[in-house]
Amino acid sequence: MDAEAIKRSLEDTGLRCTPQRYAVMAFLMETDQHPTSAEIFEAVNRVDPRSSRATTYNNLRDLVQAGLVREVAIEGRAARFDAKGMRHHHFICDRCGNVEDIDWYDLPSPAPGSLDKRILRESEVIFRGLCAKCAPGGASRQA
Amino acid sequence: MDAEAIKRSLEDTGLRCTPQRYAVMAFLMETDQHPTSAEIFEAVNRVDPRSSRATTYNNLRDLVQAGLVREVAIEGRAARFDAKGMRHHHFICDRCGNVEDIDWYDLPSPAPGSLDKRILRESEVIFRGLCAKCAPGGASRQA
DNA sequence: ATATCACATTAGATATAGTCTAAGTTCTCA
DNA sequence: TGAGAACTTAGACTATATCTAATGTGATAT
Ligand SMILES: [Mn+2]
Ligand SMILES: [Mn+2]
Ligand SMILES: [Zn+2]
Ligand SMILES: [Zn+2]
Repeated sequence: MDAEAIKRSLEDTGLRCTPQRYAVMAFLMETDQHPTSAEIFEAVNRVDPRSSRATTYNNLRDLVQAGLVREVAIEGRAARFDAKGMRHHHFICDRCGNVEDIDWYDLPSPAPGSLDKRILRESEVIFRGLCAKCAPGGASRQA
Repeated sequence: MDAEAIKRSLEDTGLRCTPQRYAVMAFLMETDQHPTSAEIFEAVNRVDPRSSRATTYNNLRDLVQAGLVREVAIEGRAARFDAKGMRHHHFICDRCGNVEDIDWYDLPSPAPGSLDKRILRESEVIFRGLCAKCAPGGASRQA
């Protein structure tokens, strides 16, 4: 996705395309990792323009609200973010906390009535276990 | 589940049944809410013995490791906990952050190969949206 | 019974993640 | 061109969770 497309997707949701906001979005779209806010802050500041920590948080919040970015909360660690490109599920490593994408597949709906008066917006599967690096025999061999 | 059963489940996993640890477990088993560590700390201290904040965190960590308790990370809020009784999924409210249980149902496995070298321990579905209280028309009507 | 030692608890200090404030800047549009 | 809205900023602040080092407790061995 090119610069124009990012610009359009921002403006379609009522957000101005500022250099700081563009940089966050562009960075998230070009990685398949799930960086933390601190990593995003550092990455967008390796090139100009300088963006503040508050702005990074503000923009992540706005992008999540706009539905362009997903936030993944992880027990005991900083939240991670990804651009919502293709629909997908997530695998979260018990040991290192890394988040990895798992191909999307449709879920069976919950038993009718079990959602009651709730309004469902989305559902996702979280897989947990050990990532390839942390699994015994994996490359980790952490010192 | 009675006191003896809790005691046994703790000792089966190699944990001593201390009054503080028992109190955390008993409290989690008798509620269908998903209290935060602060709420658990307060609840177990409404009755003796007094338990410290550090002990509450220590015990929650131990109980999660032992597989008796589940921790639910929520974006921008304190983690919540529940006793792993019956298997179930979770609904998390976008607005108030409340976690509610959804009846268990089996998931289709991910496409073969899509888990690659990872070791899968468990999977769960997270539903998101508005809880009954927060849905328009719900009782919330927040001032 | 008593010594021993691993397990557990504690208060408070510390660390980490995220939010808020108040002032300044840039964009939009009348 | 002027006014207001949207945005950015540094740094103070808050919330959540972990760590430290001293103390307490209970199971086991002798
Ligand atoms: Mn992802
Ligand atoms: Mn639950
Ligand atoms: Zn890992
Ligand atoms: Zn709600």
